[in-house]
Amino acid sequence: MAKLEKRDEIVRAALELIAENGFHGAPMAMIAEKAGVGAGTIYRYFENKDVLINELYRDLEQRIYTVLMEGYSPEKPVRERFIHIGTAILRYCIANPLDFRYLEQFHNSPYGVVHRRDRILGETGEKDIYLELFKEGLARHVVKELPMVVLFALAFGPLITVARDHILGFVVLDEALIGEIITACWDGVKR
Amino acid sequence: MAKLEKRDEIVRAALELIAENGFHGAPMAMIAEKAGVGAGTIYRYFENKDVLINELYRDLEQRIYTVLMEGYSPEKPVRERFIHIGTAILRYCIANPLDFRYLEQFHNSPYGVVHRRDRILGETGEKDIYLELFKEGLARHVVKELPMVVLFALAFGPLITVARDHILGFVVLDEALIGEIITACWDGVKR
DNA sequence: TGTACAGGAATGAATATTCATTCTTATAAT
DNA sequence: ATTATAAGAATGAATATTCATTCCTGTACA
Repeated sequence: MAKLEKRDEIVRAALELIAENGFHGAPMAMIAEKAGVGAGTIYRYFENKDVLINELYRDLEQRIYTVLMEGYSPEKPVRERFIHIGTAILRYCIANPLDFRYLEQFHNSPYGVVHRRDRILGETGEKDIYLELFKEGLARHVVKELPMVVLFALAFGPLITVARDHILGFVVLDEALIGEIITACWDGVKR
Repeated sequence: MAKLEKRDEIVRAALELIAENGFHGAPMAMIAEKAGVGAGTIYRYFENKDVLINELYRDLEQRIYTVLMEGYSPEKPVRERFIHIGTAILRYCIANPLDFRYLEQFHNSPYGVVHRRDRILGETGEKDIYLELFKEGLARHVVKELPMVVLFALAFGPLITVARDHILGFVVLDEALIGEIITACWDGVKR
């Protein structure tokens, strides 16, 4: 197995175990076994478990940001851009359920809290796109006059909930339903 | 200290520690110390940590259900009832941040997943009230024709997000803002 | 009334387990 | 042959749980 492949296997195994069982259901020994490497080997690629967890997070964030930005044009009207992003997020979560579960685990853990505090007002990632979008929406008077955080919650909250329900099998999201959901979110946000 | 008081102290200590530091930041020894009892004493009241965690969850769920139902009248129009519940939930989360944090921890852990699977379609608690409400809303054609789970997500998702942001200090929810948020949620759900 | 005693409750030190990390040994590459 | 890499057994810290002992509290008896 090549060096990069090995690192990749470790990351993949960690992602899967943590996404499915949480940080506690993913001991290093188990990650090693799933990755098909020795326990000690992991430490040749990652200084310790924390580093592994955080690097994995950054990888994911970066990957998602790229996907969201695919085909995004800042010239289009606010409503259209809103729908673009929302749709992209939902599609991504459905296509990559493990990624989504991992992010959830991360955000609801001490790691995630530290992460938030790090950038109270210097956000990046999804939040960033939305913020920029809402700023313009406010200026043009097309969205409700509410604090940014609230607009974000109105747009993003339902997506998280619905993505989780899809992954747990409580609902099946097809393209039609995704469209209706995003439109409904827009109804909540628009003026 | 009376017997019930003691049980109560244990529960309170567990709630606080878990809400603030997660399940892992709350070893039994620490819970015992905070509760002012011996480590072994906890096991006189709860068979093991899992049982403690689950009983605590049920307690909370019950308590919240009661609060939500205060002043709820099934005769009022759907919109009014929707606003009643939403407002009550937000007020509760703000007044009892520890409870809210605990519930979040629980839901985002193996406990929560087991819990969900237990009652795939026999939900209780908040979800129950909303379901009944939406059923009527659908019959009367006042809410969008979407699956129950999706309607629930549209109504509930933003509340969770916004409650978390309030607790973390990213926004201050006063009565006026709460009103605006619930109305916005209704905009997303209504036909 | 005061004293001995029993039964239950509480305690916390001792134990068993789980896990991240390290270290020694084996293997492969140059 | 030397060096880098991998493996997985060994280590030690952290933790849930157990259990022998102590401490209460209420009751019976003198």
